[in-house]
Parts: sequence; C-alpha cells; structure tokens
Amino acid sequence: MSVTINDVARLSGVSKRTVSRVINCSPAVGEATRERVLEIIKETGFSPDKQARGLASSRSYLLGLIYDNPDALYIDQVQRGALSVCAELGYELVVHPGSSKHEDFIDDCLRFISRSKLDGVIILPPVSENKALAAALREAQCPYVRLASVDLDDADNIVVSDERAAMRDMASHLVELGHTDIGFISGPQHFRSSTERLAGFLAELQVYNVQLPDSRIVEGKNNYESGLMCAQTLLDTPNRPTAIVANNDEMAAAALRVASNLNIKVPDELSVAGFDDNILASRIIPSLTTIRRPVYNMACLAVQKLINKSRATKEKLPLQKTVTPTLVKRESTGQCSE
Amino acid sequence: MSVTINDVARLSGVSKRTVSRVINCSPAVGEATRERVLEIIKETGFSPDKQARGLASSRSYLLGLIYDNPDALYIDQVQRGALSVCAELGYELVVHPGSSKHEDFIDDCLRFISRSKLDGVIILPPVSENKALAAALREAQCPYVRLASVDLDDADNIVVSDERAAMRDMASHLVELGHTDIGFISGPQHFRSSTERLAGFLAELQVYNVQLPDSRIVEGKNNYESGLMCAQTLLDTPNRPTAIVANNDEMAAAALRVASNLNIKVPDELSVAGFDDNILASRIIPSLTTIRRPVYNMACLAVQKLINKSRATKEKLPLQKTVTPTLVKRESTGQCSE
DNA sequence: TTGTAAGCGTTATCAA
DNA sequence: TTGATAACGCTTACAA
Repeated sequence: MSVTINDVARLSGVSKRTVSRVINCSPAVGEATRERVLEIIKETGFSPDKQARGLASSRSYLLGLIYDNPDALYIDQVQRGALSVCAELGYELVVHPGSSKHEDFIDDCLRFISRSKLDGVIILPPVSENKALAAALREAQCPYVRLASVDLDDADNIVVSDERAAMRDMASHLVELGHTDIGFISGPQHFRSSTERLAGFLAELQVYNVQLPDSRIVEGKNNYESGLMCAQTLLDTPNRPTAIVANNDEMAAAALRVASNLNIKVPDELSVAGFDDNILASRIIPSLTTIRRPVYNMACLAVQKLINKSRATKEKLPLQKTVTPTLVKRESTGQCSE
Repeated sequence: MSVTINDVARLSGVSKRTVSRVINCSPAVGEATRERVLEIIKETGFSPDKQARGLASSRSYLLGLIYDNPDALYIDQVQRGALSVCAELGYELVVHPGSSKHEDFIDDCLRFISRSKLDGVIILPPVSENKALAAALREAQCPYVRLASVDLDDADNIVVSDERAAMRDMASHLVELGHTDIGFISGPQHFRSSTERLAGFLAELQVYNVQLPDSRIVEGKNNYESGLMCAQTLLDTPNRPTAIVANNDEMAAAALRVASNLNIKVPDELSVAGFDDNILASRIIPSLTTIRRPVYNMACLAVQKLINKSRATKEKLPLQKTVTPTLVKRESTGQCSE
C-alpha cells in the first residue's frame, strides 16, 4: 500500500542501498543520482518507515520528556518548544510525568527509555536536579539534557537559566522602590533552585547594604497551601515587612490572598513578587511582578543539544549553555510607603 | 546485549513462534509449554522489542494526542489521565499540539499519525469538533476518540461531558441567589461547546421564568483580551447586570478585572462565574465560581475506548459515553443585593 | 560512487 | 499444539 524504499529504488533505477544513502544524506552519492532519487521520492511521497529504520539502526526518532513538577503551564511551553525543533528533524516527543518521590522512580524512567528505545530525554526541574537519575542515564548510555537553575552538568547535558542573576534584578527593583524590610518565602532548601534564588536575592541586597534577618526568611514548599502559612507568619504581626518575595507565583498568590484577608492593600501597603510568570501572574488582581524564564527557548536548545549528540563532531552546532530570565514588573510591587 | 525472542526460544527448547504465541496470549499453546516459556521470560527479563513487533504487525503501541487549545492546565490533566491507562497496557503517548487555523492542519495530523504509525489518537476540544478531521481519520482508518461537549459521534469514538446540564446548574445557582438580570459572555458561536453552554444556561432560566434579552449576551473569543472588552460592554453602563457568567475562566477573570477597574465589588455588587476550574479560578481574588469537568477521567476513558477498538468484540469493555461536570461554588458569586 | 547480502526482532503463513 | 520459513522496511558490513 504505502511506498517503500524498494519502490523508490526500482523506479529510479538504483539499488536500495543508494536510496538509503540519499535519505540519510550520505555524501557518497553522485550528484545526478541523488537528484534522480530525490525526484522519485518527491513524486511518490515516500517517507521512510520509522520502525524499520529503528530496528535496523537501533534508533527510534523518539525523544522523552521526564518531569514531576505539576506546573502545567511550564510543561506546555516546554512541549511546544521541544516539538518546534523535533518537527524540523523528524523526531516525536513522548511524555513521561513521574513522581520523583516514588522509590521506583529511576527504574521507572529507565524502563520508559528502554521500552521505546528513546534516542534521548529532556529532564525538567526539579527532577533535573536529581543526581542519581543523571548518573543512571549516563550508565544506561541514554543521552539526556537537563533544564536547571544551576550549572550542574557538562554544557552538552544542560541548559541553565541564570536565576541567581534574575533574583538580583528582583532585589534591586525592590530596593529602588524604597523597600528595606523584605520578607522572603523560600522554596525547599534541598532544591538548588531554591537556594540559588535566595542567594541571588541576598547577594544583591548586600550591594545596597540592606540586611535581611533570618526571621524574615521562611521556608515554603512551593505550593499554595504552604505559601498561605508562610505569608501568615510574615504578615499577621504588627511588625511586618513592606515587601514579600516568594520563590514562585503560587506562593506569591498565597501572599496576596493573606494580605487580602488581613486587609493589607497591595501594593500601597505591601509589595509582593513571585517567580515563574505563570498564567496566574498576569490575571490575578493585582497582577504580579515576577520573573519569566525563556522556557520555550530552553526546550528548543535542549532538543538541539540532544540531537547534536548523534552528529559527527565536526557537524555539531555550537549551542549556548545559559539563558537569562527577565524581570516582569506589574502592579503588585510599588513604592515603599514608609 | 539484550535478550531476544530467540534466546527465550533456545533456553526453553521451543521455537520462537511458540514464544511469540505465549507473549501474545494465544490460546493455542499447551499449558506446560506456556509455563516453561513464561518461566524463562521471567528469568531472563525478556521484553519484546516494540519496533520489531510494530514492523511485523504494523502496530506501534503509540497513541497520539492532538490539540490546539492552549489551556495548559487542561492538557496536563489529560496527559496524566491518558498515561495512567497507557502505562497499564504498555502504550506510550506522543503529543501533537497543532494550530487548527492552519490550512494544512488536517494533513499535518495525518502525517503525524502515519509518521509513527500511531495506533490511535485522542482529540481534545475545540479541535475535537472538527468534522473534516474526524472524516479524514476515518478514511485513513485511524482509530480516534474525541473529547467533546456534544454528542457528535458514535459512542466508540467520543467521550462527552454534559456541559448543557452543568450550565443549567449554574443558572439555577444564580437565580437562587436572587439574580434575574444576568450578563453572559459567550464563546465563539461556531463552537458547539459555546452554543451548548449558552443553551443550557438559557433553558434553565426559562424554568425560572427569567428572561435574558439579547443585549445581555455578548460574544467573546474565549481569551482574556476579548473577555475584557465584553465585560466592559456589560459593566460600564449605569444599567448593568447583577451577575456575569462567562464561557470560560479566562474571560471570567477578565470580568473580575474590569469590575475591579470600575470599582464594582464582587460579589457584593456583582456576581461572576466561569467555566473550566483552571488554576486561576481557585487562586484569583475573589476565587471564582466555575464548572469542573472530570478531565482526567475523560482521558482515561478515551484511552480505554481506543484500546477497546483493537480488541475482539467479546473482549470489549463496556465504557460510558457521557460524564458529568460539577458546579464549584466559590467567593465570586453571592446573594443579589437588589 | 554504487551494489549485494545479511541482518535487526518480531509476527504471519502454512504445513505438520 | 507446534515449527520452519518468509516477510516487515530499513541499515550496515563488505565488495566491486
């Protein structure tokens, strides 16, 4: 029914081996021959069978996406970014949301990979910080690229967003609005992304000679509920900060909620900022000052790096390692009133 | 390196054909033989190669997910639901966000399917309403299941959420709060989901003998920006409704924003409701009364239906066609003050 | 530069 | 109930 390599070979009067060479862009084909074959391929609409190809060459033209984070918006952008590059190169994307807490997680990922002989995987934060997973993938010889906030792997294996720098911008934004007493709702400190963001923020405050006592830093779990509790701690006291920065938009939204409950006006009496720029940030009232990572582009880079690995050394594209998030200023931060 | 069917055959002293029968659960295998083979399979950790299997049997064990809607939350839930069933049955999920506006869209989907010889696809709204796509899939003999708000296909090919009924609940919720002058921000009327929701809403109002003049119904585009304009039309006038219902949460959020700009208190002076129960709905202030579809379960059902199609008639599971969304009451709707 | 022949790991045909 | 043997559509030694 559908056109095979044999049909193309017959029609163009060459061997299937030559057709194979053409579709694989082998240089060892005469110009005339190549053109004739390409002609026939176009005429017949031939498209090589992935399974057969994979069976013969042990490749699948399938890339995997491993993640745990339930931040749907982020994931959707990653998928679209990754697919934009996949489409050009004939790869497909197979998704694998897992639960990194599960003891079986790493084996589960390895099975996922071997089941479909994936040509490589992209790993999203926070799973991307998992050293054991990365080690297991290296051992299994599975190409991978991690998206992360810290430089924790070779340039070939990672796309880093410089969140430390982004949080410096956030700090200077607030200080320049006059804030010197700032509360910080951090993420879990066992995540590098959390420590990184906090470190960047504190480092920039230093520059302005602003101190942040430990009592102003409370650790959340990156979800709404924990954000509520942390914000409550920071705000439900006469001695409250004039600004709150949260490790992500979910917790910043929680801070807005607590402020609303306590009848504290944002931004007049309190500034609030988040991190992620998810859909919430632009829709919530007041809209949220936050930090946006170039997620789509990071995913593009990741796929390119993955595919680079299967190229000959001289054909490798030079690809950047680090991308820069940007500060998005909105309604929730304003001049300090005190 | 990895164990193949030949190894299993040799080790268990039978032909590979017999091993094949065992792994495919053919009844034509002696009990003793079957057990011996299963034993060896367990010992060796043999797992049949998908590509080889697919090449020989023209199946891929790959399901596709086709969508256009950029509602990320919804899509993430669908993916997780679908995968929960896929995992049990050894299928993987390949994603394909497209743009249904593109003239090439249907061909693009067909190529997507044939490229990887997908065993079936799930189509999400609003693309799921596309008749031409469904027809093309039938012609291409590609099994599909549509997730939709209206019963527009055979029970085997669709999972319907009864949005008409859900909107009846919404209407009665508002009427019982005392609202009789209600504004409705509809979705594009060329979508069945839009007409269906509006129809359900109006039908229930009839029951209460409440009239909705045409001027109270404005058509949005299901996005935030159009929601802003529609809400402005309805609210920025002395003669404004006491409640606004929007076709989705994005536009309801826009209504909240416009109300905030016009200094109209929600829910004291105005009730607002949406549809979707996306992350926005629970985080925004005031939190949004809305309707939640059992998206995860719908996706589970869709995969089961897809796989049912490749089963023998007598092994087919009976699967429901319709699911029921639920009304989620939150802060944004309250007693009518007039 | 091109072709021949042997796989890749399954399932399918047909006979025993 | 079983088993040889031939596909499936492609890539890859190895020759020529």
